[in-house]
Amino acid sequence: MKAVLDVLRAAVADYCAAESIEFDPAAIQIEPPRDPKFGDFATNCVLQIASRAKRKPRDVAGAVVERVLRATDGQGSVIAKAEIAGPGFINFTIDPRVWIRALEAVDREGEQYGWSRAERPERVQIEFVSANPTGPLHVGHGRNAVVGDVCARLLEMTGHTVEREFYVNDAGKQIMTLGASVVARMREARGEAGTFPEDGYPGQYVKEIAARLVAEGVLPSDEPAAVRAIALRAADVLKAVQKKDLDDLNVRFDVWFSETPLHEGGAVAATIDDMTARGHIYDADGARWFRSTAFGDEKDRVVVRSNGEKTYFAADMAYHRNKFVERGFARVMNVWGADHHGYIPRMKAIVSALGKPADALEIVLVQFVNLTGGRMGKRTGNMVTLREVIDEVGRDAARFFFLLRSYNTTLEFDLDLAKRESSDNPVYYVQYGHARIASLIAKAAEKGFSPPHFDAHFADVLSLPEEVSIAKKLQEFPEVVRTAAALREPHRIPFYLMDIVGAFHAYYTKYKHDEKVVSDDREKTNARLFLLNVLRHVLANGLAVVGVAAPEKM
RNA sequence: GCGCCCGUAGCUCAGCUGGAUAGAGCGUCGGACUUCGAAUCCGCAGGUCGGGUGUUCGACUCACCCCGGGCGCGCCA
Repeated sequence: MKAVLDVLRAAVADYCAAESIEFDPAAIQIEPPRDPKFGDFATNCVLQIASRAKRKPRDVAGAVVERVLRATDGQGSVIAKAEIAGPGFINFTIDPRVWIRALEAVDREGEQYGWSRAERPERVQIEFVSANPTGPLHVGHGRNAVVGDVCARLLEMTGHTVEREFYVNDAGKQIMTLGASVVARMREARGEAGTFPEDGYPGQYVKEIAARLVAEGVLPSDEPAAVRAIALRAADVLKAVQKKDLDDLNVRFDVWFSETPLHEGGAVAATIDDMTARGHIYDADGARWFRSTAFGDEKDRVVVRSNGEKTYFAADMAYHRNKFVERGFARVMNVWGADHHGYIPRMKAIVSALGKPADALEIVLVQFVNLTGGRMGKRTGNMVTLREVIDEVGRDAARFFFLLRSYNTTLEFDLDLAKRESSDNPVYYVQYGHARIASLIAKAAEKGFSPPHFDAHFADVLSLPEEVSIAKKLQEFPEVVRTAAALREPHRIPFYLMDIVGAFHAYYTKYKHDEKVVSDDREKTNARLFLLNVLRHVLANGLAVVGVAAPEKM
């Protein structure tokens, strides 16, 4: 690829010098064309030069191609063909053996293939899920969890240091509402009179927790301190349930950050003082306001209400000061449900007020999930618990399906499809590809073959177009990972896996009679085992990034 | 009313941050196992890329305006 680029740049530089056109050869890029029939690489640089110099594109292209061909006339060039196409593209076809030779690195890097070093490594904190400890997780949290988790894995894979955090809102009014709900259910369980709070949590789980507390001899009470103590007991139980759900989804956190200490330790008050000293907070109408409009928000936000209570937003301010200042993260990511998008400007305002660039806080907004099929009929995701989905379709299918759409589009989650064990189901399709290769290798072992490491002469043996095509795709993997990480778009990984595994299935079926992988031809058998073994590693690495198993057998 | 996301084949979605004749899968229909895994593969059909202006050599992609769907606009958390 670099060899092609060098030749092209030299040719363009020569042409531009001869025609006295100003153009920086460094700006020239080559990329794989959309359609493989256009060759291995294409460049559109001629179109840019021609439009700037007011020449006809095809004339310019002709002159450049002539120079490229002259430069590659001798032996030893990887460029097999250079031709003009369409409105003025230059397409390059390279010697197919180059793609096979490049597998040397894929083989050598093994489990590390796809990992890379960042140009500027960062210490990134990513906060996700952060569900209130007032109930079980629902499907929306599941999507949030997997998107956040895979973003974290992708960042680690590209050389960043990542800390995963779950923020526990255990200080606000909703925790007292939980407490009041439990107290009411405790009275019911004891056969006492009482009414259930209007805004209470109606779930069955509240009754179960109440029953447990009653059994332990805890007495219901309306004393705020008692209600809070009961609430915290309930929250602990619910937190454990959430943790178990996440664990079963293969999602784990480094830090469970509780809101309460921010209040009790004085961080919220200190943050308000600090912001006041910097002139970002003012008094009006008996309340204290954060001047977020100074940083682009549409209105200022209350941090202390006129009744003296600090708002949830005040705690958020302290929490993000903790992230950026106390803990010194240069980059902070928050994964939120789409319904929170209105909070972005005020959160960015906090960051700006702390003297950090607003870009240092990234918000990933995950759209909603609609469930279809299964036992649930059609329902929106926040009615169905994550637990039900994991139990019904399994961890691997759940994770894969959550990643199957870009997170800024609503996800239609088909439970029937996710359960199906056939190629309709993308997760089985990919896993089956991995298992099928493992099985082939096992079969070969029975005949005394084991997958070899790279050998240069494979380039002469692996000459079927499908083999070259698979080799090419294998080399895209690190770039796919880097792009997915840089754009925070985890869905690119499953799409890549489906693409390359499809190429394998097609290759396998097409040649299963005439050009078998394991045959009497030792050279071909070894070369093909090498190719498939490398492919298996890439599939395993790709499945590992998305946290899905790569089975040997299914 | 204002703001964010979405609108691409009958359905579900990609489209590499401006490139060539817009791609998959599912579904329909028709094919392929005496042989390394048929949990697979091959083929046919299917499109005014929601509509319109503009920028550009070139627009699914960028800008603006409409239309349609989802979500949000508290001294709630």
